[in-house]
Order: sequence, then structure tokens, then C-alpha cells
Amino acid sequence: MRRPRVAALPAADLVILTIREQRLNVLLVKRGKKDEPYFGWLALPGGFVRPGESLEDTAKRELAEETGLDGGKLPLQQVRTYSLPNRDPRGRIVTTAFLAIAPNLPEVTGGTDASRADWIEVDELRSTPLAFDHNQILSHTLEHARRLLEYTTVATAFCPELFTVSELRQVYEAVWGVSLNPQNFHRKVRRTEGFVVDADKRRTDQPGRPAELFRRGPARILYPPMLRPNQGDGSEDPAAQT
Amino acid sequence: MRRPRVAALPAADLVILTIREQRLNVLLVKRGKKDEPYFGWLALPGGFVRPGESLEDTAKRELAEETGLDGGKLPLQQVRTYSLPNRDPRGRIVTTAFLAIAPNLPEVTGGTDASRADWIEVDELRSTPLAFDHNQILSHTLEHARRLLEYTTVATAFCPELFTVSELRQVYEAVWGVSLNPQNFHRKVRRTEGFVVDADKRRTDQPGRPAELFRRGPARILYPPMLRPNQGDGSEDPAAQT
DNA sequence: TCAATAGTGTCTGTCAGACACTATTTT
DNA sequence: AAAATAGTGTCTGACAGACACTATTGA
Repeated sequence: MRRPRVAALPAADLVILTIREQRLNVLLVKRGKKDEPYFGWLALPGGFVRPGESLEDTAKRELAEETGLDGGKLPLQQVRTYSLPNRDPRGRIVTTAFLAIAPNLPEVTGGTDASRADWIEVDELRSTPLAFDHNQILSHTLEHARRLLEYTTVATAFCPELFTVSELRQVYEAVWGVSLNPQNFHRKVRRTEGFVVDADKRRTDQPGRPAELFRRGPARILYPPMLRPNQGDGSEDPAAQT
Repeated sequence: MRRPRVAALPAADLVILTIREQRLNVLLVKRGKKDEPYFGWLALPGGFVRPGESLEDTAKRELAEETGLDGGKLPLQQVRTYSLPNRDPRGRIVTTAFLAIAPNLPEVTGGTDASRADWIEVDELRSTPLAFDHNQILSHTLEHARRLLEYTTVATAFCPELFTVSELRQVYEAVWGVSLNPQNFHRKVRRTEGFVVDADKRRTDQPGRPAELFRRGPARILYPPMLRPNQGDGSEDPAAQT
């Protein structure tokens, strides 16, 4: 009985998100001449698995190469694997998408090998075609990130070490694309044990009453979760596999 | 500049869950002689990707081979990809886990090619070693399924076409491993629009007042979600990548 | 003093937990 | 009638939405 198999090159693609100017940004690279096909297109950073590496290793290495960030410290989450036979014209390449959440970095762009890396506002990309199936990967991963903000505390990973409740709220507003009531958000965050820890300092570089500064707390799961408004009528499943 | 790459065989493994006797069961196969390594061990059903197939195609094909179910009709969800270089002694095999949720099937076991397929109670497997990294795959996928029951209506996929609220509750109780208050569950289910649709029939094969029968409704997302009791202190992240 | 931002108090509506109660069947 | 299961009503507490109110800074 024949059992045909097929070999593939495993790869990891990264969706690295951050907040800049209160908007959600994603790190994209412009593909160079040596990157045929899709020369000149925008693409997610990523690369092939090397001998001895797991996909997670590859993702960490690419993250370090692109941003200088230590993948061991940032939340780096596997999201989904893309395997359509014709998704890459170079051949059979099966890629796994990883979500990385980064604070606003002082100087990120210009990684070691990508021809150019730049933060792009996610909202600007709704009608911009990306290389390969990266539009789909980005869209799935964004939905994954939105879901994560509901029941985990990863939103704090978008913030610097010390942050205000306002800044944390702006993370939620940017990722979810909604406005949240500042007072209710404040109450929710401070009443959820372990979400944030008072750093006993204040931010004084703004007009208005100085805001207290916090560090991320020990909790990783939010229970009860943050309620994301505006869920539609529930007849669509964002996790559908079609 | 050297860019070493590595080729791998992509594979799909299936975690097929059902409820039997009010307990959560998973379909496992016993590995035969031709299945070295791990001869005689229990393993998740699965197989290699064939030319022209995506991982989803492979999962659907394996599901049909193992259970005779049409993968296009059952919810079949990608969960996570496992890629440690030494996870399979035969070589570099990268496998993607899929979750399938099945109603209690009349005659499931004895697929076409697996030497033997059998439903096993998940609780019995806590101290049973499975082949490869399948214990880990099973544990991740179970947590994924538990999470799905919170915010989607997939629990109805465990039920036959017509089912009672009691049966639906027993799905939640079996998957979550908790007891739920029957009255409150009943109210929650019936008040959530589109979760279930009254079939205008009754179940009469039991002592006690006959229960109304329902079909699954059009909703796919539960908003607000079902609250899973007993979440612990929230300091652990079930989605952690370590 | 005013604008601006941070943070608190409080009312209300929704919903989950608890549980008493009613309803409808078999034995 | 008793046992068994299904389903409803209702009280209570937790919490989200809304928003008035206080607090603390710079201009």
C-alpha cells in the first residue's frame, strides 16, 4: 500500500506588535532583491528553521535579529500554522505564526539582515496587500491578540516597566479599536488582584494631576475576564477554519 | 553568508473527543508492528501530509479514516504545532495538532488502517504514557477545548442532532470536570440567543418529567461567555510556551 | 482661576450562585 | 404515593455601564 509523503521547509513568521502614538503597529520588512519572490513587497519578518532548532527557537532568533529583543523575556506565543501547498511559489514551505508583544522600543528598525524593517500602523494595512498569505496571518494573529487581552494580563507587555493605568487603557483601546470608560477601567484594573502593582511613584511630565505608576503584577490570567464591547451578533466564529 | 535550513515531514495529529457515559473520551490507536517506534503504545491518530494536501486536508482525511466522520461537517480546529528536533526518533517530523469534537458515535472503532482504535477515558490517561509527545499534545488540546467551551457554542457538537439541556450540561461537566447547577445552567442556555433552538419534541425514555429537545442554534460565539468555575489564583498561564 | 488629567463614589441594570418551588413522568 | 427528572421564580451578591464628584497638577 502506497503512502506518499511530502517534505517541507518549516519556517516561523513573526507578528510583532507594539503601540506607537496610541495606535497599534506591526513590524514589517520590505523584501529585497535576494528575497525573490515578492521583491519590494511588505512582509512579516520570519525565517527558516535551522538544524537543531524548534519553531520556538527560530522565532526567538528572528525576534532578536529584527528587534534586538530577548525572545526569552517577551511573551512569544504560537498562533497558527499555514500549509497550503501553493502558499509559497518557491516550494513547499509550512510556516508557523508567532505573536510577540513589545513595548514601544527606542530604536527598533534596521535589523541585521532584512533590507528594511519598519513599524506600520495596522489600520493602514486593511487595503495593503502583503507578500504570500501574510494578510491572512496578520488578521488571524490580531484576532488572537484581541482575545488574549480579554482573559490574560499580556496587555502589560505593551507597556514599559513603569506605566500608568491610562497607558494600559490605551493599549486596550488601540488593540480592540474601541473607547473604554476611563473610570470603570481604572476600577477594574485596580480591583483585579495581581494585575498591576503600585510602584509608589508618579508621572509628572504631563498637564493634569500626576498619575500613579505601576509595574505588571504576578497574575497572568484575568478572572473574571475583561469584557470586550461590541461583539456583534455572535453568529460568526473568528476561529473558523475556512 | 550561510543560511542552513532543514527539511521536515509535516504531519497532522488528531485529538478526537467525545462524551461516553458522561465522561470525556479521546480516540487513541495502538501502534502496530509496522509502526515502529513505540510499537504497542497508545498514540493519537494522525498521519503525514501527502502531496497537494494542506494540514487541514490531512486532518480531515485522517478523521474520515479513523471515524468515518465527514471532517467538513465536524468542527475541526487547529491547535498547536510541535517541532522539537528530537520529538520523533524517525527524524525531523513537525506535527500539527487538531481538535475534533464528535457526538457519541454508534460504531467508531476499527478504522481502516490503524491496528486498533478505541475510546479511552481522559481521566484514565493522567498517568498513562503515550507515544512521542502525545501526552503534552493531549494536555494542551484539552485546555484549548475547555477554553472553547467558555466562549463558543461548540459544546453542542458533542451532542446528537436532538439533545436536552441536561445532556448539554453534562458535556460541560465532563469537559471541565466540574459540577454545574442544573437550574442556573438551564436559564443561561435558554436566555442566550441562538445557542439552542426548541425542537418542539420531548424525550420520554427516562423516568421523571420528559425533557424538551433542542437543536443547536445559529450562534457560534457566546457573549457573555460561560463562566468556568475554579480558575485558581490566576498566576499560571495555561498558554505559556515553556 | 481655568484647563487638563487622575482617581473615587454611587446608582442602576445584568447576570451568576443558591435554593425553594412547581411540573410531569415512571414505578 | 413516592421517586426521579425537568423546569421556574426569586433573593442576593458581584460587577459593568454611566456619570457626578473630588483631587492635583500646569498655565
